[in-house]
Amino acid sequence: MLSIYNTLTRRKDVFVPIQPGKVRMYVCGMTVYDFCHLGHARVMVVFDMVSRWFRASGFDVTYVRNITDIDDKIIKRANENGETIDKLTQRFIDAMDEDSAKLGIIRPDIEPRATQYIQGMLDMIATLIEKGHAYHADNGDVFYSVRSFAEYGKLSGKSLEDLRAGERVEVDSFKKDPMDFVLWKSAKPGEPSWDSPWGPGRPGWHIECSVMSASHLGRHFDIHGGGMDLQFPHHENEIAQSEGAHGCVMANTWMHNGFVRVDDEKMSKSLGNFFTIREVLKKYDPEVVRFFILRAHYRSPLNYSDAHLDDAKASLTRLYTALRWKEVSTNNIDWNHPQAARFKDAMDDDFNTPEAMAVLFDLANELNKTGSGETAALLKNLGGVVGLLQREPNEFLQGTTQNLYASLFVNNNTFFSPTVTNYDNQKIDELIKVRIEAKKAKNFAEADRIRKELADAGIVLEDTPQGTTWRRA
RNA sequence: GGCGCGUUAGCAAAGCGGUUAUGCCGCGGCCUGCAAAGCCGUUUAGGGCGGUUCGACUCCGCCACGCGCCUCCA
Repeated sequence: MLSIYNTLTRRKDVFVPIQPGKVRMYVCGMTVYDFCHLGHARVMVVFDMVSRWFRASGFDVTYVRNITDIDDKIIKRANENGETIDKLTQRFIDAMDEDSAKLGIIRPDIEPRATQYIQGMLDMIATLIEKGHAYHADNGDVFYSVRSFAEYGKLSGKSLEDLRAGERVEVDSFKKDPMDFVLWKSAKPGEPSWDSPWGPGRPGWHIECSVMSASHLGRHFDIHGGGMDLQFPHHENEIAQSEGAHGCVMANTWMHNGFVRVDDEKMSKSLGNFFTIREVLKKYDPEVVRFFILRAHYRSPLNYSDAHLDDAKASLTRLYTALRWKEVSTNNIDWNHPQAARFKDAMDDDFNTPEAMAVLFDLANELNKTGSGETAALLKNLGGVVGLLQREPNEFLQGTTQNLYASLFVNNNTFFSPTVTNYDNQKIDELIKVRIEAKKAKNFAEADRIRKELADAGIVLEDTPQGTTWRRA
């Protein structure tokens, strides 16, 4: 039985799909005006893991993750760059797709773009006005009237009184209530706009998610996810809009992943302390980044630092080292196997990936002791359930993929710069041969010299019963 | 000010009212020409003060500290 922590109820609830065997999930995606940072990577990896686990558990999943392609910051950035909005957003959508592919993320089933749902938004806004949940203000904007929705605050646990008391922003005099939020912004000169019954303008941020989720998943669906910071006001407002317009519950389960932090502070654009995914991938293998994210629980804060990435790399190296030289068949997982059952229990307990990872390490230990093909297969296949350990071990250990990344450049942004070294695979193999001869001749000084030479270049030699092999440190 | 979350060994990070988490690092041993990898063993825990209990890191209360949301933010 799968339990999920539901922000709405503030506890773990047993997951019961609306339609048996079917999961409909909506996740708030990116606003595409810049490269994705590690915080975005976490959302993508976490909900990729969630959808993979649902599928591994036999569910038919429809996973929708939207793209916000119209927004104040997009307009501003396009103006700054002297670039059209279309060109700007497409550029960063392409970059996002590249980044997420590197991280082993399976594309969501549907990735709707806000600008393609304007009509739906106009319809929903009209419905909200009709039902008394929204009003056309004197400045031309259309606002949602929070007072009209009795349950406003049920997700974030905030009351309108508390919110007003803590009001820190200049109150917009056109609003009936300071907490009212905009559904339709009337266009200012030079801004992109769409025609509407309330004059030319563009949608507010929140309305797009209400429309896109209903378009693809229906008015009532299973899971709505996103980063913690979207809980309020974004998700609270989505609920007010959707439930106000449709008169039914929007989503049964609300999932929120924790932040990525730097020095114990939230990584964010506004703080300027962010690292883009591609920046991090210059130094670290993408699977290391994925593992780094999955070895923490999705709701916990995750501190980013090179030391932690190094640690994750060493850990993942242990798993791949165990799988080295093993013939592994990708048969189905026997969930009755004690370790597989433990893995399943962990995942079923609100996606406890740290515990699931511990299972992988226990299997690696068993594999190192027994060399059992069955254990190797279980290790690799369980890893595959969360999108790990699917490469040839030597591809990971010897970093041969670095050559592949080296060829990827995006808009003058170096995507991956492999350690510049004169030691390509051929050179390494040659030196290993020379060293083997030296060893045969008992010339250990020469053998050690070669090993030292390679070690200085970041190549670690290992003499095994199968012969001499190597990996990158 | 309001609401919420967290505090586990050198670092990272889980479960659990009593039985080895796990990984990295350190230390000792085995293996090795020597290493590396691996195996075996091992040192470091549960913010503070009370309470419940035969027994609490685990439940309850208070305090301290840290973080987040209340404004765009994954």
